[in-house]
Amino acid sequence: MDPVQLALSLILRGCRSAKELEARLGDLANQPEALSKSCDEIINMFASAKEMLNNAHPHQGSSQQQTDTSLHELLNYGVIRQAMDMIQSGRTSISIGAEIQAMEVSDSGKGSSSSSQRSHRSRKHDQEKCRMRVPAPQMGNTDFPPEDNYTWRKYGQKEILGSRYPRAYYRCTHQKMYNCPAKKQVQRLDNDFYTFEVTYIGQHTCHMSSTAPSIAPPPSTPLIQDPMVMVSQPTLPPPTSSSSVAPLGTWLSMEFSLGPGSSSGGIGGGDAGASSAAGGGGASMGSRYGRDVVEFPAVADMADAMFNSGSSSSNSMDFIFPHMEDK
DNA sequence: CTTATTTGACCTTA
DNA sequence: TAAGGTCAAATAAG
Repeated sequence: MDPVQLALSLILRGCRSAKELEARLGDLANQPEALSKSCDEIINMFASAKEMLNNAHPHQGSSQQQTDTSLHELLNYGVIRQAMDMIQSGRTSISIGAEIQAMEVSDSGKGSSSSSQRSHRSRKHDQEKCRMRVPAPQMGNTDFPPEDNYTWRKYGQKEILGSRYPRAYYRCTHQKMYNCPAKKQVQRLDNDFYTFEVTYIGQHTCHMSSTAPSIAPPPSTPLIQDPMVMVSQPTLPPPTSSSSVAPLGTWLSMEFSLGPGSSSGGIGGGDAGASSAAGGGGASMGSRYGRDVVEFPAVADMADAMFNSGSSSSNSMDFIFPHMEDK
């Protein structure tokens, strides 16, 4: 079995254990040892999973990588972002499934775009495209495109026929410096203002340069092949946003629905997103000068942090998203 | 000053 | 020819 799959099962088990622990919290309240033991078990599961994920970085093939990339990003950032949104908004039910509502990989594209305009531009027929849907933050500034691990520079925006919202075009900030061909297009869904459809085109090469910014390593492994993890949520949450309860949301709910403070007065709302992009526009405000590195912890880290953070509400987020505050 | 965003014009493709 | 994708000048922002 694929190490990643193993890691996934571990994560799942960790989630379940956490949930069980949640249910038994009352009973264990006066048994610190048992509590501690349970915590350790959970932590170990996530730690092991993390280990596996870290070790599972085979050099990916070409076509598979796009999928892997998306999945990885999805898991790392989509879920984390959702979780963070939940924390900040106090919301307890989320729809992770929505994030993978429609995801596809294709290697020929119709919007194959134009080739060479003023200079030689390689044909993009063979460019890989990967489309996915990611939820916008439900509160605060919902204008900015979803954050992923890379720094993007906006180079165009266009009204699209038949679409209510314009499509924004981004390319990798390091396109010039590292000749990185990665691009992405971001557009809101017609029928769901709170969901972006993000199309990734091309792969990042900037991380391969030794001098290049040390973004997270190229996601390589299909993190979400286990149907239990993602697909179990039948997706398609109701129109607007609040929606079915994802497993993660369930087991995290305890943490997230904590007291009043957890709505995070400070970082709240717009700020979180501001690091990613300012309203209406860019995708990379946080990295205006392009060199700062934002490294998101893996999910395991997040869970780890959460479980270690002693239900201390927003503080844990400082650990998880340290960069969020430096705004 | 440097870097990012905006936006109309231009180019390619279907 | 229309639509979509990209360029690049103007502008904004740190």
